[in-house]
Formats: sequence, C-alpha cells, structure tokens
Amino acid sequence: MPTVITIEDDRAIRVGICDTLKFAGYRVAGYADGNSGMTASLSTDYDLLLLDLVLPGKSGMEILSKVRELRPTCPIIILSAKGEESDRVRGLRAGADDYITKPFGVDELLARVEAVLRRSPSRREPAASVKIGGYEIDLCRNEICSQDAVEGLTPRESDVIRYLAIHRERTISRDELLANVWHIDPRGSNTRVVDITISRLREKLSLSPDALRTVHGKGYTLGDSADVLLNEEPSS
Amino acid sequence: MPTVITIEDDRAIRVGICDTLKFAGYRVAGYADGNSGMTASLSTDYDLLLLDLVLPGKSGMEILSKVRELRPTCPIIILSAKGEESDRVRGLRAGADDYITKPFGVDELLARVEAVLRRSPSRREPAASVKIGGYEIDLCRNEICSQDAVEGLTPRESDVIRYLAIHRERTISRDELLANVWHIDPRGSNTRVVDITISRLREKLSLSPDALRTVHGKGYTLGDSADVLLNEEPSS
DNA sequence: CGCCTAAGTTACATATTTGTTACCACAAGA
DNA sequence: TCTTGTGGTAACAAATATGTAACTTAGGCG
Repeated sequence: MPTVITIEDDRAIRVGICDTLKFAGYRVAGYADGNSGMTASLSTDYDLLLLDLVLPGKSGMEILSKVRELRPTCPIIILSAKGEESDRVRGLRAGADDYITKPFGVDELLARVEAVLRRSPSRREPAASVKIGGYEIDLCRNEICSQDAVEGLTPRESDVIRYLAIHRERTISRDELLANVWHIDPRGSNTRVVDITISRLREKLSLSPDALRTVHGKGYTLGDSADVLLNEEPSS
Repeated sequence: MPTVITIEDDRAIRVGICDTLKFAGYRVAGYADGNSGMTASLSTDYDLLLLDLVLPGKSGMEILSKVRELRPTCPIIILSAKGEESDRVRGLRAGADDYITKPFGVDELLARVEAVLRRSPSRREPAASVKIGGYEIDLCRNEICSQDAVEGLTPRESDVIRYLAIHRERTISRDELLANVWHIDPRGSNTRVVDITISRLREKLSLSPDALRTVHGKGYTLGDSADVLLNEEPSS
C-alpha cells in the first residue's frame, strides 16, 4: 500500500486525515510544522504528499517548490483554507497535482488521493518482469520484489535469472549456463560458479524454495513445479 | 501543442472554454451533445478530454466509463454544475483525473488542465532503449552499443543514463540526480559522485562528445538540442 | 550399509564498482 | 586582467561482486 506524508499544523485536521487514510489502508506519516515536514519530504521515500499552505516554520509553498525541484514527479496535493481562485491557480502552477479547499469531506479527499495516485509513476508497470512464486523479478531494473520488500540483483545474478526465465520450465545444464551466460567453454574448465550463483539466488528467493529446482545430474529449472512434476518421465 | 476535446451542451460555456484554450495555445475540438462527443472521444487522437456530465444524448458518465474502458490512460477532467461532494466522488472514482465545479474561472481551468497534462503518459516514455549520437543504449541489458562494439554499463551508470534518458532534453541538476538516483538528501552532502559518474559515462560515449552536455551552473542534459545544432556546421 | 559422485555451502582471494579527496582547467563577472 | 566558483578527472580508499578451494551433505546404486 502507498505511503502518504501529511504536513498540517492543525492537530484536529491532521489526526483526522491520518486516521482516514490509515483506515483506507495507506501508510501515513504526519508532520505538524514546515521544518520537520520539509526534511521528511526530501529525505524519505513515499508516494504522495498532502500539504497545508499555512504552516509554522517553512511555508507550504516553500516546501512545494523544493520538493518539485528535487523530485519532479512526486505527487502532491495541496490542502488549504485559502479558497480564492488565485490561490488555487498559484498552487497548481507551482506544480501541485490537485488543490483541495478546506473544509473538505473525507470521501472527496480519498477520491482525489486515488485519482492522483492512479497517475503516479510508481504505479506504472515495469517493462520486462517475471513472476516466480511470491516474487516478481524485474529484469530491467535488476530487482526482485516480494510482497513487502525489494532486493537488488547483482549483474551476474540477473543474467542467470534472465536466461532461466527465458527458458522457463526447461532444465538448463550448468554447461549451457557457462556457455551462454559466462561465455566460457565448459569443456575442461571445472568451475563451480554456477552452483554458487544459484545458491545466492536461492537465498534471495528464500520465500519460494521450490522456484529454482535442482534436477540431479541434469541442471536447474526455474518455474512452478506443477507442470514439471506432470512431465517428469514422459520420454526416455 | 496538445489537443483538447470539449463536450459541453451550453453554447456560451463551450465557446468560452474553446476560446480560452485556443488562446493558451491548445488545439481544440468542441462537441455539443453526448452522441457526437462519444464518437469523437473514442475515434480521434487527442491529449485531454473535458467533459460535462449533463448532456443531451449520451450522459457524461456513460462517455467517461466507455473512454476509460477503451483508453485507460486518457486524461479526463469533468466540468459540472453538480457540486455535491457525492457527485465529485462518483466522478473521480469512475476514473476522472479532476473534477471542476461550475462556475469556474478561466485561470483555474487552465491551471488544472496543465496539472493533468503534466502527468499524461504521452508526456513520459518508458522506453527500453535510447539512441544518442551514434550509440544505442539498452536500458534492459545495461549495455551501450556503437556500430562495432558493445560495452557494459555498471549498475550506477545505467541508473543515471536511464534517469537522463527519461527526462531527455531537460537539464537535470546534480541535486535532482542525487535525490532520485542515489536517494540521498542533497542538502548538506557535498559529494562529487554525480560529476564523476558523468565523466565515466562520457568515456563510454566518447564517439559522441556532445551527447551528454554540461549546462554551467545548472546540471546536465542528455540528447540533441537546438543550441548544439546551431553551433555545428550545417550539414557540411 | 558402503561407496562414489553430485550438489550445497562456507571461507577466503580477487576483481570490479563506487565514492572521496585533491588538484587542475575553465567560465563568468568585476 | 584577476578572482571566484564550477566542472573535469586522476589517484586512492572503501564497498560490492565474483570466483576458487575445501568441506559438508545428499542422491543413486551395488
């Protein structure tokens, strides 16, 4: 679920917003003044910034410009009691994605948050990716994502996973990997690098121990076991 | 300039909107009823749909759902006299990107149109490979290919080139790169990693020395630019 | 079981990548 | 011109990634 930062000095409103969003399933962090809000919005990871304009410390507009400057695509919604058209125009022109005038209803807040998040770049789908067990492997970014964490893959690891993913459900011999990933002539060289790289990959895939299976005497197979178990001994 | 479709039955409002947008530089097509509007919004190419809810013929909500179904990323703003929170929520939940209540000011309309267009997918590209000068940069395989050679990019180098490529033709400050590639708060930290990574990238791009330009005091820009073309000998 | 070989894994050596410091070159304003 | 700050890059240090050797565990077969 996305994380939302709320910067709002009025305690009642801040708590109201945070509770609403939490209830809707978001993770929320609230800040009561411009200084702590500015720091948090520049140094932490989150998906949406809800920003009051009138704040002690840094003003909302200052925070808005700084965040826009350093994170040009960060979704930002302004919440403000200033309801003049000129205020709204100024906020939107400064880069906000939406401008909600106080007082506002809970449902509208949620609906606008959703609308802005629909457009957020973080929601955009990754290009080439493979699903294995509970993981999604992003072959472009070289990352392996479980439900609640993202782990990096080293270049060699991504090469191997990519090769296995392309030939998914087929058993790949160590020699085939050596030849096509390491570009080493397997004859003669009796290295164990393949085994070790597989071992390291399995550690990163620890939640799905069966995703990367050993076929004794043959090699390794990536993919769901169901199909393969059925095909075990059709020939030979 | 982007093209906008306006579907609005009230002649005065429709003409007002169209004139405003034209004056601001957009191309505009206006439709006065739901049937012609539905046809146009499904069969023509455009960048933004401005939609009244109460229309003769097809209703605005019908058009909204149909367009969302067939063009899931098309930017849509609802214009409506129905100002109840429940109306706004319904419109936004149905997939609109913004909901403007009549009567509205010209400036706010323009500001909200701009805000929605900033997020439009046509404005950003998830391209998997980028051509720069004589090179093709493969962002999936992290390789940089010239006519006769392929060179590897380190993970950090690919992250930087990817960021620059997505924001091609725009000057990116060191701080923006630090924030978005290194995920470091640029305030305080006075590192030179960015410069060095750029320097290393330039070595790999040595055949096209102008591909990665410095903008003194601002940052770096990837890609061809009018300035540079002007400074070169015009086609010898 | 006892044997042999395949596969898993730990510990360590090597290589590569990444970031820091420092020094030099250059741009822009006085 | 000089001055100041910005940008380029070499040289080094630290962090990561990769591969080897050696030891442990497990499978297959008599």
